[in-house]
Amino acid sequence: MEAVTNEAPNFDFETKVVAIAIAPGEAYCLSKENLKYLKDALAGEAVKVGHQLKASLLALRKEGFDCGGPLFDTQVAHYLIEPEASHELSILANQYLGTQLIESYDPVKNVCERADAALQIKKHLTRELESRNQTNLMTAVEMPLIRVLAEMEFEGVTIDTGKLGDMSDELKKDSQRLQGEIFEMAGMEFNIASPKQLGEVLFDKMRLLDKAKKTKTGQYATGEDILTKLAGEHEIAKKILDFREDEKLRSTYVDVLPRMISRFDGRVHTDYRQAVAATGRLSSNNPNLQNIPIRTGKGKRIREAFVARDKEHLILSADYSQIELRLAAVFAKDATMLEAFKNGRDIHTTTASKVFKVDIKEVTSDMRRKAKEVNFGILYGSTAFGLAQNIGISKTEAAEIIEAYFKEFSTIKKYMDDSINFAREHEYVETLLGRRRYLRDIHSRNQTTRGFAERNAINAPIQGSAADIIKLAMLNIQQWVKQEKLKSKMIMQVHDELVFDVHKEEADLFKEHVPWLMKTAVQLDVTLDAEVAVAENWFGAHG
DNA sequence: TGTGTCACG
DNA sequence: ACGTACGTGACACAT
Ligand SMILES: [Mg+2]
Repeated sequence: MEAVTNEAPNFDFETKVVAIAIAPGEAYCLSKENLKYLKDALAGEAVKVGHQLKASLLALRKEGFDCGGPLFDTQVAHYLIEPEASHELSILANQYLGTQLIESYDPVKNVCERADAALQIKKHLTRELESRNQTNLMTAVEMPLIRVLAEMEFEGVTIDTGKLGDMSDELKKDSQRLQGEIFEMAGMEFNIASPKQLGEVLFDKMRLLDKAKKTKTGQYATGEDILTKLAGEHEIAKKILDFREDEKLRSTYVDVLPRMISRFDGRVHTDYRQAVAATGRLSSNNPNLQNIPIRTGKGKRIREAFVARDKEHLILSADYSQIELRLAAVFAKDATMLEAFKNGRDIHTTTASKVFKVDIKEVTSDMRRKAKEVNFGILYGSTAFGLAQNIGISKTEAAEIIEAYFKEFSTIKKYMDDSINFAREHEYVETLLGRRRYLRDIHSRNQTTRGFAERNAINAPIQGSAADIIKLAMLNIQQWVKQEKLKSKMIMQVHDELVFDVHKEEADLFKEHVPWLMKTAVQLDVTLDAEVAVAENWFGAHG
């Protein structure tokens, strides 16, 4: 089946027609006026097959129709089979059926063609999934998750536009002032937002650096890392950084989010993509709700504009603590790390104590900061160079730290080697639930290309298993909410965090039960931990 | 359309 | 000698 909508922005689309394929080569198309004749068939237990079913479920839901029965999404199925390939229906039809999708000017013919193709492709995808042992991942995780995501998207998020409106005025004023100051210091006017012009002003005209770093296209690099190093000596660099921050926040969030509010219900509705991220994570777009600022003072005010739907509700956020490092400890069976997590110790302080060979009590904040970067670097397969760049130390010092790390955490080193060797043997790596990432570049003779594949071999099982786990938690939480007929709604997922619009009467219950369901989503050699907080807005709902 | 940059986990 | 820590999406600019 497939529902077609118009292309209205935000959540303001309207359903046009729905096509139903019932046997190979036999499909019917109904206008929205006639959908009522499909009501029972849609609600029934027959498996619903389609490409991008979430979009169809939402289109039908807006017309007041609910879909029952199991789901089979051909796009998501192919994503499990070959995550980084194109999952376009036309390509799948060509690959599995040996046919070209007929592109007609008649939207009715097109949608019937697509519904028919999806129905026919299903058996091929089912066979492929079975051969990879991914049937359970498909039927027990990804397919039920479609309904959960559809419900979250349908529910939407409330934005305090008044707050953002105030910020927009302030940001405009601030960046206007900064622009004037930058022109003054540069002795000329130019477009600060043009990296090309900016680089020429800073490094040709003002000669702030003898050997300015260039990008791969030969322009001067003017990224945050470079400007931060200049900022101590040159006031203009600091001003440019401030200007950039203001413009980023204004142009990406403050001025955009209010325009994304739906006329339908006054809320913002993201679109979670379930077949994009190579590791198994979700992504979020239109708008992206997974990169809402939090790290800076101005950023935090944007997050404060994410509020509960009314006076009867609050925002609750629950997030996993160090889930990726816990998974690394589990995969490596690292006794030191497992012990630290078991005893609820601070993992970065523990790492610092081992790497810098001091007592836990002797760990300084600088040692902890460095150890934290080392722990992240490990998850990403970092080299000494990368670590040095990232914490602003010499490559020699970074190499020493890494050497000390692998001496203390030799099982982590072994995990990394094992993972790379697994990839060399199978040309893929896999997660806890059997999700794969193919790494055919692992045999590349180009060391840069091969290096990427090796780092992916280390990182993908960790990042992907964390994605598996939060998906399981989401399924369990939604099931619980439904079973208990609760009023509160899950409204966002941000990789290791779940956000809820909770009814005040249910706040304590959710505070108790949501973290519990997150921690118990899987049983591992380490306990998972989740923190939870409730507030009037999203920023407040963080520890 | 590609590039550089930067917001998040 | 070269490139160099994972995964995303969105914006402005330049072509
Ligand atoms: Mg966390």
